[in-house]
Amino acid sequence: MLDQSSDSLETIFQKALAAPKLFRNHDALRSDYVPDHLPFRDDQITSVAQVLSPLLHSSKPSNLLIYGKTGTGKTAATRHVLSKLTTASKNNGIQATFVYSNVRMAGTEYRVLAELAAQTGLSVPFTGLAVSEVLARLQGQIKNKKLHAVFVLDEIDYLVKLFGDRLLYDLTTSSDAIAPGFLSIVGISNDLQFKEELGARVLSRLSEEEIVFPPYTAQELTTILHERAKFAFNSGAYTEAAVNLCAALSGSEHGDARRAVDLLRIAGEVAEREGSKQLDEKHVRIALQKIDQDRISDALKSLPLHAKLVLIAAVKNDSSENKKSSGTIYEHYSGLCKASGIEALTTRRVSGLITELDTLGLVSATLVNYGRYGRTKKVTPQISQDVLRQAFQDDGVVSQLLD
DNA sequence: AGTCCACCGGAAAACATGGCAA
DNA sequence: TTGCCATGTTTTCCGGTGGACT
Repeated sequence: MLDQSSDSLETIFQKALAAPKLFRNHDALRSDYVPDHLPFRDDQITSVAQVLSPLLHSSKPSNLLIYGKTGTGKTAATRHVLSKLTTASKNNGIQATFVYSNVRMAGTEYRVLAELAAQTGLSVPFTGLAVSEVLARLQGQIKNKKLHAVFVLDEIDYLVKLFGDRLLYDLTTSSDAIAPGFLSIVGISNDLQFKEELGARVLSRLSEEEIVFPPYTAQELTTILHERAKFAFNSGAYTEAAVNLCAALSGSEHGDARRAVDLLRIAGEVAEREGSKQLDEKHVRIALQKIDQDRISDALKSLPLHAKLVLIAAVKNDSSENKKSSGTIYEHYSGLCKASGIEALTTRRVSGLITELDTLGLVSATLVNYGRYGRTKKVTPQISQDVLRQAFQDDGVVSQLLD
């Protein structure tokens, strides 16, 4: 990186222009891309289509639950069917409304409802209303516009885990409130155990139909990846071995196609930036590292202020061996706060922040006992001071503290 | 056998912020 | 304007806890 800093922008652009183009269709490797053809998913696609097809006769389809681990094509297959259904209903003059929301992205019940409402053409404020109020308005909208709606709730297990099944209950039992419109729910879950967290009534309503997406086998994954590569890259722009390696490295044990595709895309970008004519195994390995680094650096940058301070307190070792107890970290931390004129948080909160850093993998914290001398979390930083400095260099207040 | 350290971590309440509705 | 709501962060309160030490 640094040794290129002498290059003027001109030469960088020149290089980019002169470099052979590897990608023919870059978008085909983006994670939200829905390919025309989903290999090895014909059965599932047919099933989904069958469940939803009553829409074309203007009657209410059954609610549907779709299961499968991450990267097994649930979302892609569902969206695929939805887009076909949209065109089919348009062509035949049937009105149907398809609404998609990823619950985890949305984050809260309220935002899920707001997102759903927005897609039915009803705008609700970003905040300020009671959840029940938004629900009532959404139901009103379905009723008044006589919508034939299908709500797809992706990562529905997340919703239930955090907020319980109340919202699902309300949505599945509202048919009276929304007649003559109707509403079917398609729930997509990564978690096969998810049903156990549902109340019996919601469960029976929601899982009128179920479809399971099995993980891809290593063989299938390789085939899929080759197909995508053929579509995304120019011919001769990649080696077979590189694609095989992507499949092997990223997904074969979980059958996770998304990760494999991501890896392939990043490897392609690496190769293109390098100006090489062909994507090969070397680039895949670099990409694998890069994904890791980016993940860490993103995590660091998006940390709230006090979490950053705590992390600095944990990493910045006065060379006295880098394991620290939460007590000493707190001392360091409050020192840092005083130095920069920030009010320090309580020990309880800092303890919580340490736990959060631990789940992010930025530090590792283990509970240790010293009997008579109490017990603490021993905190070992998982990243070096240099990495911190890199990530925080744009953050004036924080970066000063690292010197 | 019992004490007691030095902290953990759950629960609930408080606070802050942003925003609606009437 | 006042009152209510959602959401996220932090504080307060407090009941643990494993084992070295007495």
